[in-house]
This record gives sequence, structure tokens and C-alpha cells, in this order.
Amino acid sequence: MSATGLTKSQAARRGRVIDAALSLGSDGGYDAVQMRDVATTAGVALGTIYRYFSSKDHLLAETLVEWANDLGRKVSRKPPKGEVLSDKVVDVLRRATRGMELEPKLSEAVVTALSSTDPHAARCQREVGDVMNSIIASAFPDDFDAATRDDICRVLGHVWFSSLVGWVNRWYGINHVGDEVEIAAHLLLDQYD
Amino acid sequence: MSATGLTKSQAARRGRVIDAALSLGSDGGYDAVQMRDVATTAGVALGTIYRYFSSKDHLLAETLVEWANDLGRKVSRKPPKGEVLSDKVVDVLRRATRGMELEPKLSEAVVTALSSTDPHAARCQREVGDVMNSIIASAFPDDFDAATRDDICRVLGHVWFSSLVGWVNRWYGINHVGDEVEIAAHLLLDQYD
DNA sequence: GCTCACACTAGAACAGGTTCCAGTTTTGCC
DNA sequence: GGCAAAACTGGAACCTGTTCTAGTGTGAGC
Repeated sequence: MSATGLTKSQAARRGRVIDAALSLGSDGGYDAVQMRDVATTAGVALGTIYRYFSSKDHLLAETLVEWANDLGRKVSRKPPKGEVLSDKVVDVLRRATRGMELEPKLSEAVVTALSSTDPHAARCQREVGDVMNSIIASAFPDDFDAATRDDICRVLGHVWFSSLVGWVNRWYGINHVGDEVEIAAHLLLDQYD
Repeated sequence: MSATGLTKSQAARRGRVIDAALSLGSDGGYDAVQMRDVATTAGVALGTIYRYFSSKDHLLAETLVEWANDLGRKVSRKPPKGEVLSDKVVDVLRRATRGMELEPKLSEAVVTALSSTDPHAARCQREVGDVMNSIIASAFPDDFDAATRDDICRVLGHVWFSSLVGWVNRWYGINHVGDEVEIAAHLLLDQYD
């Protein structure tokens, strides 16, 4: 068995389940990800899904973890653009937001799962938060005070998350997410430029 | 019938339903607010609840609206304490947080409902947000630039909401909510003192 | 006071997430 | 290869939010 503690066929099964969730979610959003459908689409028994994921929300949250890690790798390959600190931070957050814009239904699904109270989903939520924080932090210069930087990253993470929830709940459009984050970034960072 | 469009007995029924939800929620949190139990506790039929509230989340969100309005009245009676702007803002946000601390189970219930996608719940969410924003805004001096003030209030609202969700999902303790908001307030406001 | 539209009730029915079970297949180990 | 343990399967069952139905009040306008 591999380093993850799963045999090859198990890893494949788990992968098929995530793929099925992604596929159903990107077509119809959260409600369309029905566990019975995920099971048949993935070609596994319903009960098997629950061997790998503690709940529907956990399943969707795991897919978001993969997405966040992906984004992290991309950002480290193509560092944020911008003359001043606030521009760089806005650039990286807009890239994150644009990624969700491209898959609105799927984003609705995963963001909904992101505010679930399932404990296993909560681990994913924290993981996503950590990844986002480190992505944002990577836009800062090395000589920036680390404690202040972390505080600022957390605040921006809160704004990003809260705006996403607002978008998912149709309080306002997706473009608002980027705008809101940009406003926050300027309020927090312009004093350092 | 009264100004609200409800007869006296209807207003009473509606009130009993909310009271039942409050009572069940403050004992056992979100999961303990079961619609069948709400119905029997309130002494109404299950279907009747759905005449007044479109969903469980809507019901809980309405109770939060009442709570927020309450807080708004209290704050306008006893204005925020503090020498400098950031202290005042922190004071008012800590009062909001303390209110939830006193009823942790109930807060878990209403905050969970606050991130629901039900459209009627969404109206409540926006209402709560507006009330919170105006409460925070009331800590600012009259001559503060209104647009900047509103931007700052929204950012603080995001931090508050996101931290509450984090608390509800057990990412960290309730005291963290106040701390996180305080950090954000200092980052945003110390430059104006 | 009558009446009609509408609200309410009890309870069944439905939907989808989650759990359970009996039987079968895989897997790790000797 | 043979065996015990663990994983998987199909499917029923369970739970709780939500909807529906048939019958019973109830109150506003005449």
C-alpha cells in the first residue's frame, strides 16, 4: 500500500468518488451532489463513500482542499504581480476568486460545505484556511514583520471567506467578492507603501 | 388585525413558535431544534410553522434579527466606551460577542442558520448585517469620512461573521472571536488615532 | 347570524443524508 | 495456495426537514 495508507484500488475508488462529486457539483451545485448519485456515478456502493468521507460536506470540503493546494502550487510557480504590496495581495486574491468564478455551481457546492459543522469537514476548512493564509503571505516581502503579516493575512482570509459565503447566499454577485477583498487590502496595506 | 398583517392570535402563535425554537436551541443547539419538537412545544401543527417561516433556518435567522435589533437599542442607550476610535469599536464588538457567549448553544444554532442558502433566511442575514454595520458605525465620530467608515465597518463585519463561524465549527474558542476582531480593529484604525 | 375564504390540525407521505446488515470479494500474511 | 481480517456490495432501514391532504375551526363582510 502507498504512503497514504490506501491500496492502489482504494486510492482509485476514492478518486472516483471525488471526481463524481466534482462532476455532479459543477453541473448542479450543492443540491445536485446527492450521495446516491455520487455512488452510482463513481461505481461504488453508497456505504463505501462513508468509509472514506464522514459526510457529504466532508467529501466536498476535501475537493476544496485539493483545489486550494493546486492554487498554492500555481501561485508559487507564477508569483503575484504588482508594484506595491497591496497590488500584489489583491492580485493573488483575485486569482483565487477568478478560479471560483469559472465554476460557479461547483464553488457554491464547496463553499456551502465549507461552513458545515461536521468535524472532519472542519479539518479541511482549517487546511484550506492555512493554505490561503500562506498564499496571501507569499505576496509580502521577506522583511515584513511576520506577526503583523500573519494578522493581516488572517483578516483578509476572513473577508474573503465571508464574502464568498455572501456570494453563495446570493447577497450579491461574484464580482463583489474581489471588490470587497480589494477594499480591505487597501485599508490594511496602503499605510505600508 | 394589527399593522404587521397578523391577527392577535396569529401573532401569538408566531411568537410561541419563536419562543419554542429559542428554548430548544438554548438547550441543545442547532440539532436540537427539530421542527416536530418546535411544533409540539409551541402547541401548533407542524404545517403551521411553515406558514410563518419558509424553513428551519429562516425561523432561526428571524430570532437572530430580533437579537440584533435588541443589541442595537442597547448600544444606542449606552454608547460605546473608549478614549480612541479603535477602543470604542472594539468595545461595541466585544459587547456583541459577549451576548453570544452567554448563550453558546443558542448562538451555535442561529449562526449555523446564518449561513444557510434559504432565500428568506438570506433576507434576515442581510438585515443582521445591516444592523451590525450601523452599530459599528455608531462608534465613529461624526466628522469621519463616511465612505471610508462604511468600508471599515464592512470589513469588521466580515471578520466578526467569519470568526463566529469558526467558533461554531470549533476551529477555536469563543474568546478568539473577540481577539480576532480586536486585532482587525487595530490594524484598520490605529492609523487614524 | 350566515357564509365563504382562509387558517389550522393531525397525520401521512416524501426526500435525501446517514446507518445498518447479510453476503461476497480483496487483501495481507503464513 | 489457504486463511482470517478487512473492505465492498446491494439494498433496506432510519432520521429529520419539508410537503401534501382531508377534515375542522374561525373571522371579516354582508
